[in-house]
Amino acid sequence: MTETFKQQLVQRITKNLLDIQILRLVQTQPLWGYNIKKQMETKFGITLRHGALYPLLNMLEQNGFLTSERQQQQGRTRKVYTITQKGRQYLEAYNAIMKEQLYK
Amino acid sequence: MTETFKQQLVQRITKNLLDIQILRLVQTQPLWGYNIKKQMETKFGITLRHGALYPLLNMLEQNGFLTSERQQQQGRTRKVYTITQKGRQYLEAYNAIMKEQLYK
DNA sequence: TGCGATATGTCCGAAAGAGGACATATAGTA
DNA sequence: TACTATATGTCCTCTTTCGGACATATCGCA
Repeated sequence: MTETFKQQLVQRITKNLLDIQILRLVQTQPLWGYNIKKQMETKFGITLRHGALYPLLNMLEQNGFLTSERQQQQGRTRKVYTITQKGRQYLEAYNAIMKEQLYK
Repeated sequence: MTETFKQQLVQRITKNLLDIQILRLVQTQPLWGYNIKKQMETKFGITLRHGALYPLLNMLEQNGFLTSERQQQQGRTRKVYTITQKGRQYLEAYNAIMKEQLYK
């Protein structure tokens, strides 16, 4: 039962706090949209619509949480995102809340 | 900056995971809707619409996360909610995710 | 050459959610 | 007696979000 709840909750959190989950992934290493989508599927079993993901990534860059750089990879263009200082601060705030939720 | 982010995030989390924050409050002691509303204001600085809160509480009871009992208090009727086993399991699942978010 | 995978983007109708009004009842206080 | 606080509930409109389609381009493989 708790396992089912967990999977349910992971989906809710990913849906509602998707920007944070993206920042968490990009924090470890620079990533591009398609890769993020694939990692979400393999790591969390969650299918992201690319029609939702790409506009969100652009928004996160516009708001200064990410920066991007276009890279050519075998003819295909990747838009590789790196987390900014502001993005890291946002994650720090998130982690602080997580701690409070656990130990208060 | 991080402080502003934190307040922003608390509001987002409360909005999107309101049922969980309610379960967290009721877990410590049985509570009624109006009291939950007041505690959210004083503890987290968040104003809940009662037009959103009461239907949610009824939904949580319907789905077996809470049980309620009507109590008379100086002529006024309070609907006091208690968390169920299922409600506790849901919170356990939530806490498990919080831990993973912090330490993975 | 046609298909699936990689890669990024927009757009629109439907469904869900938010905000605020309407509704009712009691207690206490000015 | 009128107003504020306590207490719970519904309803309707507006806004936001969601799911899926449309769009384009390259690469590798059968």
